[in-house]
Amino acid sequence: MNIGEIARRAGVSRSTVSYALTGNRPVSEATRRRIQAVIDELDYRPNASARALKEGRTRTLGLVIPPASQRLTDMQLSFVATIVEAAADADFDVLLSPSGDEHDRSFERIVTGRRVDGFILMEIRLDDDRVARLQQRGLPFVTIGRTSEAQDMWWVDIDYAALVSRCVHHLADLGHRHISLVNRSTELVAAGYGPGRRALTGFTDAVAERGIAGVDVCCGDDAPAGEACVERLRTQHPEVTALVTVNEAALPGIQRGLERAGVRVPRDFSVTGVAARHWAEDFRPPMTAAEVPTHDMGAQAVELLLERLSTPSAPPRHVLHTPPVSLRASTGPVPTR
Amino acid sequence: MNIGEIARRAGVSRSTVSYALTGNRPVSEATRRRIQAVIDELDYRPNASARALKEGRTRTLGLVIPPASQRLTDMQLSFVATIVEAAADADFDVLLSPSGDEHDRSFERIVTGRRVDGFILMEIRLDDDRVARLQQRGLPFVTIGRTSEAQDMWWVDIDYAALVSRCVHHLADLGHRHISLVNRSTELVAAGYGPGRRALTGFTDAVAERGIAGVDVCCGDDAPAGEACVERLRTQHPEVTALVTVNEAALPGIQRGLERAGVRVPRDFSVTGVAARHWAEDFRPPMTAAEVPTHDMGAQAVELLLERLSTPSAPPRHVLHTPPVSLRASTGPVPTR
DNA sequence: TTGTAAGCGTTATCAA
DNA sequence: TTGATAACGCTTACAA
Repeated sequence: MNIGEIARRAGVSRSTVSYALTGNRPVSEATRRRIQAVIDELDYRPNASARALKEGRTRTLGLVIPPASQRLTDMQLSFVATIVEAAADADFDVLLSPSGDEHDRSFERIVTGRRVDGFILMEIRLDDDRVARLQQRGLPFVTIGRTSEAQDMWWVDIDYAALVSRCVHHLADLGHRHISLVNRSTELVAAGYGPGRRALTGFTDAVAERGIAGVDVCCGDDAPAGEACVERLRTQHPEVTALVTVNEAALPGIQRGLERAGVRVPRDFSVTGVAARHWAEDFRPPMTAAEVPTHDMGAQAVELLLERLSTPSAPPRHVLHTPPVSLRASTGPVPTR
Repeated sequence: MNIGEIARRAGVSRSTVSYALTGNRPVSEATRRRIQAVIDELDYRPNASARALKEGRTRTLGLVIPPASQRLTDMQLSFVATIVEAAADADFDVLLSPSGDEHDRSFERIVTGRRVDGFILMEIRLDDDRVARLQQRGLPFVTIGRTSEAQDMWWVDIDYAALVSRCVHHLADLGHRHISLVNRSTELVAAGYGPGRRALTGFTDAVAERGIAGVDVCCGDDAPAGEACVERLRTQHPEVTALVTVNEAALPGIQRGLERAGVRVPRDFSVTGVAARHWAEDFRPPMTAAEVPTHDMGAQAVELLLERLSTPSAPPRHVLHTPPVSLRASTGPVPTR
């Protein structure tokens, strides 16, 4: 069933049906109703491919997701879910593209086949070749996270450096003189993954500023890695009395590691960092932490992209979030020896 | 840039380029190479919308994901990721559709706009209106999970009843006479969510078969709910010495609840059930559990759907997984009073 | 207020 | 082995 069929049954021309559908030209109330009746009866909806071909746009957003091998984190998942919902609210669909070298073909197909009007990229590296690819193709995109040349690009990000710095200052104010940063995995940091790099910068700077000792360690994105990490920390750096983490997936392991070592939080040891709200609240005791507003960020990414699509000449916009550190129960004064 | 441009530059007709591209008609090696050179030079790829319009198929699969409001579980996330990758391997893209009443429009748009060749549905209810909708529209689909009329449909599922039953038998063999089932949330079970319902059936039957006492409780999909659930269980049913759970997201809470009550696992209390491998391994002590093979299931769902697409007349196929219960350290003999 | 007709970029039929 | 041409279903000038 197509627009011609509707036109025939309603006794009008195809163009009239089209105009009634899009509202791009006034249609008399009488014919509009007649057409609508037929449409309702047959449950007709225009063919998306034909419309896309004619209009030169697909009303579809591309979303590149991290590979399945490394389990998606809650944060990533939350981004995906909110992006899809925000897009749906604007009557846009979302086409998923797996990332990773083996799936380059998929990305290329979507980009060069003009299957989408624009892209949202997650898991951005400071130097990201997908970004370069999209720029070269001239396809509009918004990133969650930002590259090192963030000046004239569209993005939404968290100010990891500022957040980690705040956490360090908070701990320093409580008297801690030996603090550790539990970062993301060695591979991610080495690959130039923005949050990992910026967390490190913020940590190093803040620690220097306060004249205290900082030891930064990398940690895999799961519980066992967190546990091992705490163990290592306790033996190799027994002087450390507090940690700042940007690795939420390691939190359960960090907790277990501390428990197994018989370390009480916050009496013997303080824990703080950046994490999604439920991770912070599930920690025992509830964790003093800056909460990543994934929902807002996902929605904003969509909003920015839609703006960019509707106004191609618009100047680059970006949003840098610096959510407050919510005080809970996992940080306290440095223990007196 | 389009196929005409390629044809012009290669000095052939558009149809020849098309045939060289699709291989639907023999093309002389010489011209094929000449065309390929131009294509490589301009990095040309056929317009997906035009191809879809002409061919009547989009090379795209629709995937309906559960609403974001209730946080996606690891299992669901894992399905999404593996489905996207499996589809990419077959050169199919995946279009996401959020489910939930507010997003009906999105689902309808994708279905009636013929944006996809077929659908994969997750979070199936025993009586599911999206299934009914697709059947009515005649769109091919495969479900992860199955409705109550699973006879002549295409699906991949876990035999929750059998798995829970095995767990019960395992516990009964160890001497436990009072066992609890920690099910999914009250709302899900009430809504006729298959796994919840079938888990209950399997539990009730197995308990009856062994002539032991069973108490089934519902539990929200998060840690706090798990903790509250264990608390309730300890006060209202102190006679219970073991639990079977199909609620992996509640596991951290269950663990914490038992710890807080000073209950040692497995000496005082046994824990078993169905969970993704990492949930089972992250439990302390590692949990005796049947592991949901999300990766296999996601890939199979795609495989079934592609088969159904390529052979519309093929008889319905389905795969019911009954993964073994992996013995770990969380189950032991019933404690002697 | 409505209709006619061209064209979006493909693929496939028919001819050569 | 290749080329011309008619669709696919839609939107939108241009006419009436």
